[in-house]
Amino acid sequence: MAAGFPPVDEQLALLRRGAVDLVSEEDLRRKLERAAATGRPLVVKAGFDPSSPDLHLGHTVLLRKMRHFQRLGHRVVFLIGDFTAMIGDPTGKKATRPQLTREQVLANAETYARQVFRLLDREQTEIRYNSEWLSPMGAEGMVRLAGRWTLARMMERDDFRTRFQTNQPISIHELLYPLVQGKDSVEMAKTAGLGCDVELGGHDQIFNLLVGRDLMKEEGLEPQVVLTVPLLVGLDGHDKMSKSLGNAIAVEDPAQEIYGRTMSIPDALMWDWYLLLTDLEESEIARRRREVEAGRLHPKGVKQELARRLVADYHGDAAAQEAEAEFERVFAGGGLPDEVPEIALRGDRPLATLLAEAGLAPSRNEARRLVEQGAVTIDGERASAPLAPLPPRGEPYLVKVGKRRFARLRLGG
RNA sequence: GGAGGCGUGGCCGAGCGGUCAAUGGCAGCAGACUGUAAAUCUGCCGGGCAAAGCCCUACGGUGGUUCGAAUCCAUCCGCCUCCA
Repeated sequence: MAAGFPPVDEQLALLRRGAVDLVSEEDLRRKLERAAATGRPLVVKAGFDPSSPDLHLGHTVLLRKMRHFQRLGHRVVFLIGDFTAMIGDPTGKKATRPQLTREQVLANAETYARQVFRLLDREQTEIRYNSEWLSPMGAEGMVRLAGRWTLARMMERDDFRTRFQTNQPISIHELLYPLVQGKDSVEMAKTAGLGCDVELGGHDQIFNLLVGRDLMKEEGLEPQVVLTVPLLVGLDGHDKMSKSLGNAIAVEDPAQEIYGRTMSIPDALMWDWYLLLTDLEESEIARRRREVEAGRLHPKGVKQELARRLVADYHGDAAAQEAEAEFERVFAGGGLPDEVPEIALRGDRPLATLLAEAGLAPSRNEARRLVEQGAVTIDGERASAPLAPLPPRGEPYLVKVGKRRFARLRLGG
């Protein structure tokens, strides 16, 4: 690893891009300068929950920031919080989450790896598990750790305070969570021999990350720099992207899905997505935005470019071109998608029954309503009689339900 | 340890003995308009049935009272508040 880092100011500019918090920029500059002087890359850590290994674009904001560090020549530690997951998630408190077995954690880690290395450089990434140093800590260690903090300091955290004030329950173990996470940074430096120069996280993690910083100071370690990225707003344009809210695009979604869903985001959202999900120069993003606002550029075209870029990240340029061509054909031109599934069913039964059986509607009643509302076409003709039987015939029927559900129904006798 | 409150459809939230498959809002779906954007308007929004009607399932669980219960009683579970 030769002393091949780009100039510090250049590095800072890239790292600051899209960031919400940077604590502190001076510290980061100092670390970068030292790296340049000694030739030793920074160690950058980001933690991931092993219980939900389905990555969506929201996660990639963080991954892309990790990638930025890698591009500049630094080392990234992908920390899988297998121990922390066992304690439970402090924010999403629904049912206490089932404890994962060792096998499940490893299987999930595999899944992570498959998805993560579409963005990260394998060579510069180290995968670690925090059970490595947290499990040996034991009950005694946990009590000692808890002794380092006070309730008053913990209640500085916004969501704890809000929940307390509004009489929402707060479990004791949730109070432990930030400490345990902070302990990761300490132990990575002390026992794992990795050090921890920077910790990355989503903005919702800011409190936890800062706890880590404080704990390091108390242990006489050089405190980590804390850098957070925004939570990506999902397809609906309101809430943060999350799988459970159904407003997400998964990195493993097919090209056509990524393209189509990206096109469905509100126009106003696309500037954020450009900033956080692409490497297009910020000045270029600003220019496009001005042009659109001035009416000189059509927002659809700008959004298509975004969609193309996102598809290309996960499926390559060729797939991006193809996705766009299909999008134009199907939605702009009213044509057919490339692949229309063919479904064979027994004919001579009511249309609503066939639609439900073909999976084009969730139930017969729903299928009837769809037909009654004019959402169904057969061979291009709008269907109006939900109960009329469809006779068998040699050629499959081309059925379209709503805007995007297609099937060829092959009806036998 | 004591006193009290709450638990309704994906979510919020009315209903407090029949007219309740359950008002409203949000989300969702479909149609119109568009650029599969937003905004707007309209319709739908538990399941089943040759169906303006009927049947099944559903207001935390179970068991009762009643011709009839989301609504009353008992009990269990869960959550919350106050006092100690």
